[in-house]
Amino acid sequence: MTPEATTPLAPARSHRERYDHTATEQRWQARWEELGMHRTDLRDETRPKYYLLTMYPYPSGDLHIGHWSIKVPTDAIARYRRMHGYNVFFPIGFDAFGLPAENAAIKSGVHPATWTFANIERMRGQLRSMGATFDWNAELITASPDFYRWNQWFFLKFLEKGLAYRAMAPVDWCPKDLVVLAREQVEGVERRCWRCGTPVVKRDLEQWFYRTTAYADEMLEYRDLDWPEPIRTMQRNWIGRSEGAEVAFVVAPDSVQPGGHEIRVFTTRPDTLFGATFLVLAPEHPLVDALTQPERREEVQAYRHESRRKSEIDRLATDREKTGVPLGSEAINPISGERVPIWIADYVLLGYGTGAIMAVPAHDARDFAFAQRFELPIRRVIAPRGQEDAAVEDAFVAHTPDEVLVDSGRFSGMPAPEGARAINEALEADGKGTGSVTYRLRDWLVSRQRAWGTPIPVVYCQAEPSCGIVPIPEDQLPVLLPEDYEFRPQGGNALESDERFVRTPCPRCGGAGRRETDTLDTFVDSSWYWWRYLSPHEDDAPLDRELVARWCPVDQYTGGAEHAVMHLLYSRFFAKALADLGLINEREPFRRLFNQGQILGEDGERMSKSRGNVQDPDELVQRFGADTVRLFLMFMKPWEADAPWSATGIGGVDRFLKRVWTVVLDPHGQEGGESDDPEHAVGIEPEAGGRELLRLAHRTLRDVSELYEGYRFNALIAKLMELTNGFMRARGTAVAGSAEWDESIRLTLLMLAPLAPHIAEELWSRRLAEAGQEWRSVHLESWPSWDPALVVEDTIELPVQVNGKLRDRVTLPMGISQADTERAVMDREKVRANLEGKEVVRVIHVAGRLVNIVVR
RNA sequence: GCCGAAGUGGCGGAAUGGCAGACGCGGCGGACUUAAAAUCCGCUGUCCGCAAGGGCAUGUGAGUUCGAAUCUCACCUUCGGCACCA
Repeated sequence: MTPEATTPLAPARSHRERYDHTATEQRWQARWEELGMHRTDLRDETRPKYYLLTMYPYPSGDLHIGHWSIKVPTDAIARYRRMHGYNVFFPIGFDAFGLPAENAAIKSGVHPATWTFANIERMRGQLRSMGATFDWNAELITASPDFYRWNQWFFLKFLEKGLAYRAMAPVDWCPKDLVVLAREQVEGVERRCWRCGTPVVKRDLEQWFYRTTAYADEMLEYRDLDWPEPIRTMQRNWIGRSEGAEVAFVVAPDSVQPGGHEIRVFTTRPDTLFGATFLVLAPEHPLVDALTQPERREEVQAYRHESRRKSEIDRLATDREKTGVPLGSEAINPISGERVPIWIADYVLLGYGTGAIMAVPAHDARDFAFAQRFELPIRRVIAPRGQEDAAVEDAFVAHTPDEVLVDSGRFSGMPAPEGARAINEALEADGKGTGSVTYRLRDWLVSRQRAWGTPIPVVYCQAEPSCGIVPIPEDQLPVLLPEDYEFRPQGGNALESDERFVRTPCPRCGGAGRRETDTLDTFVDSSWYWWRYLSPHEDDAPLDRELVARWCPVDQYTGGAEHAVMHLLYSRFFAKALADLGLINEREPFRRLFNQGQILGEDGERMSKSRGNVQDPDELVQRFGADTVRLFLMFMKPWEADAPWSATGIGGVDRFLKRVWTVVLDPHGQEGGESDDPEHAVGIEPEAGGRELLRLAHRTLRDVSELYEGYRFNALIAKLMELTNGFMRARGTAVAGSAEWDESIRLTLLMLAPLAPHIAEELWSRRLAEAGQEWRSVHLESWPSWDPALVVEDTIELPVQVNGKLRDRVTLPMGISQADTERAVMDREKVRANLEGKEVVRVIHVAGRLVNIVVR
């Protein structure tokens, strides 16, 4: 027991030591480091493994409060899992390639590497100040050659496997600066270049792709994955599988061309084929030139030019007025033999389906709007049974079981699904159509016309005769980035003008060659980094197969929902591709996913340097300590919620930790103004007080354990506050310092340890010292278990409603029978008053929850 | 526009079919102090009422249910993503 126990009611205020957060946090961080407590022995087989991954930061220069709000609760999970006996691996690294480093280089002339590595150095210090248990031994930096060489290696493997290929694709191009622009460098609805304001145009370039569509179907499965449903829905919609048919329309001969070209369209509704009254091609469709009548040429050219200036979002907006032009030629409906006009319109995209559609205005909203605008025929071919003669007022797209085909030749009268099948069969028999599946998902365009990224390891042979595109042999990797660059003020790819980089012999024939100057998308780095964490310095292979087999998939991944479709799909693609290359066994990367919310700037906007609303935690850490900042971030909102930043309220969390400090170190003290009446202690009776406190501690432990599992940190901290308020009430009474008090304090420190690791460690060590026990870190202790006997209540308070309105509350002994409960309820004065003159129709009695009396 | 999510006191939020507002901030009152700060204790959704008590209340409108913040539909607002920001 504590020495103060001899003078229980002495006002201890003046004796109480102030908590020095700065010194304490530094001391314990140094001690943990010295003991190597967070270095994971990946070969330890004595404990179950737990791979905890949090999205690695981009080294923008400053760690802001948003980074803390991702990483701090994740660290609490790491500590909580360790207390449950898991061997936790919790690595950290830096997503170090990307545009901001190039922008900095353009602006100030420093090499992107210099800027990036200086930022990393600074951020390492800030990350350490959190007191998080990152395993720094596993640190990885994507811009370092020992990481990016394996991007190159995977590229070569994908090329061999046919998972990487080259094709034309449009990019945003500034015609004045002659550079490719990133999306964020195109500004406003006018789509102007961010540097010179020139309207941006699309330009087609040869680009590298990864064949993500090869796994489209498999990515629709989520076998054994515990992922949030909204994320899965977004991914499913993004992949956008639709089943239907490809139908061939043949171009009719006319005065300027002989006809015979085949236009293939994709449709999900072959049953509506008789209602196809015109065709629409994407403006970029390869047949447009051949099918344009001379008198239409000028108009068609103008329209194609205009559509190339638009973004895809604009083109697909359904509320926008439809635009388009006719080519002047016609095609033949393969089932009705009718001639239909051919148009181009920007709401049809070349990259989706076949880049051409059959328009069925009666049964598609966009086609309907288009037909109305240009006065094209609208023919109804599907109708609810019994309403076959109603007029067409709007596109009818509903799918009800009793839709039938109308005005569809011999198919009329068939139910819609049967009609679709029959029409498909008829087309197939004629060689004019085939069942087909289309995806909205496109292959991943991985090449970037930028200097600060992974160089793509191929050479363009310039010898005569040329060997063409030659992959660089594996044993010549890595292709290193130059150590200096010449950045032009308007941007663009600095590698292109670096002759030392570009000129290289052809690896096949030894003749002249030009190196590829495109680099890989930074999403390539983030698609496999968690495997590399397990062997970040391995020279012979991208990953350690044995360790990956033991540690993967990742047990828990935490990060922002903004990555729902791109990063998280690319990662799944990589898992499947690497499994098919025989490099790994598991086909999914992350078993459980959690998306935390974002902390926005004080203005409610996303935090970014350019907006100037970035919140720096360093000052708060200095003033309150890391523990208070950690706790406040977890307390201020549910982890998954977005919220603008405000430090209002941090004082409350700070006071909470100080109260914990007080009740642990000074249980017998009293504050001025505090009553010394023992009746104000937790229990109803003073002699039961100790037990009441212990019961409260055990109930808290039960609730907190459950809340930890669901990452409900804000609610969990509220529970710990309630418990601490219990201690405060009992402080200075006979309960303080009792065996029950002491045990309750022990539980409190264990529950607090994952959240506020420094102060918990400090108080834990002092308890041990006082008890004359040898020091052992609180973070090496096991999570305690609650005693079921201590959490049971002996009475329940039952709300009583009359017609759903709360009228009374009745306290009853636990375990009372249903009949006795109802008798007791009916006997209540307030209940009787409310029932007077009314007839009881029904009594709804939810055992242990409430009684609701329905009256008339 | 399309896909996904959210909307509860003065503020952050709790309650996911059963007592709306836990916990905290702020505010008010009190204790301690020569005083202030710090600390501690109490009260605090709103309207009517001296009170007992009652009415209203979870973005808006409808619905399901004995009972809805919670489920369903429509609408409004805000946030994330829309393929070269990461």
